[in-house]
Amino acid sequence: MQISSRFSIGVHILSLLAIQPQDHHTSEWLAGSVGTNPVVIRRVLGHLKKAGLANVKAGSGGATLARELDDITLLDVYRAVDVVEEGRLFHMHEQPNPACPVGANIEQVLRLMMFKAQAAMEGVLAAVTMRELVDVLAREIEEKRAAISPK
Amino acid sequence: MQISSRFSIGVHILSLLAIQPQDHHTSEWLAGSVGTNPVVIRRVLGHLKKAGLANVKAGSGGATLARELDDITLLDVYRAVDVVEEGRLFHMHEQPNPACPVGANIEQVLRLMMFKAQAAMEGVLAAVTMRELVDVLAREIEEKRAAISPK
DNA sequence: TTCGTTGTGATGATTATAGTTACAACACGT
DNA sequence: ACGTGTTGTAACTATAATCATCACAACGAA
Repeated sequence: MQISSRFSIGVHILSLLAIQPQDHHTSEWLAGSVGTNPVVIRRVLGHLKKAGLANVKAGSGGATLARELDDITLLDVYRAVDVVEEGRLFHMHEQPNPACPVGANIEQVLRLMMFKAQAAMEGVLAAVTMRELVDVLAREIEEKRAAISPK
Repeated sequence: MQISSRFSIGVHILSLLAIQPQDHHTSEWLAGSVGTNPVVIRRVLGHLKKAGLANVKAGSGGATLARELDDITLLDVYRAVDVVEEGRLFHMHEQPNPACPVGANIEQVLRLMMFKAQAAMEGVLAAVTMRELVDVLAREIEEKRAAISPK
């Protein structure tokens, strides 16, 4: 199974808010760039709002960043959009037989390994800020632009 | 979403094969320790067999290890049971708008981060052998046994 | 040849994802 | 105060994966 695209959508949205701060960022507009339905955007944006990463104005509409880019890590987004219940990336089978020595002890041993593996993954996400990601993204955009229309 | 319990079941099965080598390991018997249906066991065992981690005898029945414990990592099991398509732990939304600068470039930038995160997770699994896991498990079992009936 | 077992197809219940429609609540400009 | 455009949500749908279970043919050894 895969981690929901809510995560990538969340990052995409925040990138848009960061790179094009002048626009009126409606869910309709954001949906156009992400390539999905405005309601999907609103739902993800709802998560980002609850996590204090974005501001969304009801009524008049429009979303903005609620924190500095340096202050948002990919892990923040990952947690915000709620793709994996905390500490539960791996699903452990639920009824090992306590009457069997292996069944009675496998869970705690295996959970430790699972936890370490998951922590390593999240550690990478925690080490990358939206600032870094947006900088790389901006460089990509600029490079392509320059390649198409060299001065 | 979570990574399928096929992984934990696979590890459980291999642990049983390692720790109780004298038994006739039928799917029925293994299912008793794992706490599931024999068919589920047979299917996971099928994966382990295909990956060269276990031998299964049709007809007369019974499974055995096909490799030394030192020669099986948790990553081998993880790959064997096919819980995550290679390199695809994260699901990236599929239609970012190529006409938008962000939409056109977010994928390659984000995929790189996702790849690193996933690689870190798999690195931990690759670093743990079934030997190590079984040793820890055996120690747990022995400790509990000793606590119940001290000499 | 009989018996227990494996391998596998088929089915069903459950759960998550992702898209869509619909609409009340809301904010702002006029 | 009103109209317009937007958000927040509920509801519904389609799709897909998981896991348990039944059923049964193919197989192996006594």
